[in-house]
Amino acid sequence: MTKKPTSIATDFIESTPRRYHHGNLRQELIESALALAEEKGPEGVSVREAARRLGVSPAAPFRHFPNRRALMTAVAEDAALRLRIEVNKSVGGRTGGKGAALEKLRSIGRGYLKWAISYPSHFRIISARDQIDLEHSAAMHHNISDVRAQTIQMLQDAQSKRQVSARYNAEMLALLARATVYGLARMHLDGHLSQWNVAQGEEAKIMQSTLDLLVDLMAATASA
Amino acid sequence: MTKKPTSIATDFIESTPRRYHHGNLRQELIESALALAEEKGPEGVSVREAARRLGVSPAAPFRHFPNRRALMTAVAEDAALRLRIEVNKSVGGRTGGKGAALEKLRSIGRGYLKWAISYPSHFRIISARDQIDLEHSAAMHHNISDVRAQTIQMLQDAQSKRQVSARYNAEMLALLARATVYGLARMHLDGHLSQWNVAQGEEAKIMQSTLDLLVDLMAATASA
DNA sequence: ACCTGAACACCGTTCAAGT
DNA sequence: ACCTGAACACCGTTCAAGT
Repeated sequence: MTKKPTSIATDFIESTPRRYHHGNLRQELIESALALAEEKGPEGVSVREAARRLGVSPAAPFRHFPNRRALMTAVAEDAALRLRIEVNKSVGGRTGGKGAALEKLRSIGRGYLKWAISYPSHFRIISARDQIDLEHSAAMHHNISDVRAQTIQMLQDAQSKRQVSARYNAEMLALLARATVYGLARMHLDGHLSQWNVAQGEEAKIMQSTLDLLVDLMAATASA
Repeated sequence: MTKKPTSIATDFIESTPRRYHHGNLRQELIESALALAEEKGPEGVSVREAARRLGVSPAAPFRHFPNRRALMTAVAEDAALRLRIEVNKSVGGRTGGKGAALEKLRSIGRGYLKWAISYPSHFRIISARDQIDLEHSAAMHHNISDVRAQTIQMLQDAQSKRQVSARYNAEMLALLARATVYGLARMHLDGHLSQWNVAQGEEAKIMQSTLDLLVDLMAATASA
């Protein structure tokens, strides 16, 4: 629990526990901040506390990040990367074949939901716009717009293969799909689902069913 | 700007500006907190600052609210009430007539979106689950579940009038609709829409169109 | 180049004491 | 019954000084 097996770069000097030059402080601050977010939510992250846990002074973090916001943004960048990985993993094998395009769309949505459910702290930090600098992060822009581009592409494919009526605008359908999964994920994490008669432990299933329902509605337009 | 014309109860002693017993502190703290949320977002609300602006000591608010969270919850309760009002206003006249049920659903969604766009601070506070006590507020539960019940009712009506295929579960359709409007509203306020090629000032229009698209998809199942 | 120590201006919250 | 004043244990951030 207290060990950080992911920190590879410092392992070779792990024998000298308290050195003046920490060596890997930047990365460890990010991990420490994430751990704090996991314990108490994004607002619970304190730069001082992160420093304390790493055994450095309260001022040390400010050598690596201009302010708290920049640290949170770095955590969010890690999160955005993992989202893209999860989505790519979910889309995975599926290539070609009839009905493939719409199934790929479903997979993107499932990957998104799975990521939001599996890494709630990541999802929360990414959407905590008041705590991070979405604008000034090229990395986040890249990862996020990649998922978006894939979504639109799949819908256009589905339309050209007549799985979805071409009467609708593909970008609007994509936005609808994104709003749905984003809304579901946020409702889940904001604790709204219990008010919708969703039992504890059933959330993932219901969220997926809701996504499936949307995909079904889209597919139903094919015949019209 | 600095005057508070909404505070009726204290007007009759407004002539004695600095009295020991404030008289209406509870309500004015809520308004002050909301004003702060409007200026700097929910996290920017400080109990001390609210007290300072009202000319009372830092400890005074704690006579009326056990902690900061309770104050934020009170602000959220005001917000939930205004949501219900906005939705009811939007549904308004529409009663009976063919095609009415689905149009009513559209109106509920529009009312929701309009509220979220018009009162962004309210919407943010309501969905800032880490800052408020959703559970322990009967008032919020009531207002929120009222909107939810109306949504389900409209979908059942639409199904019995064959505007929407009865093949789908009404509660799931309602959840899909809610996830969509909630997701749209949050994407807007979390600054995600700009990444979806939505121009500034066009947000309200695009959000409504996306809602319309969902309603259209639902309506398209009637024939099947 | 990287970190410390001490300081500054803030928080939320408590509690004895005042009116 | 309602509020003050002073205190406590926290923050984020800065900056001269140390290694």
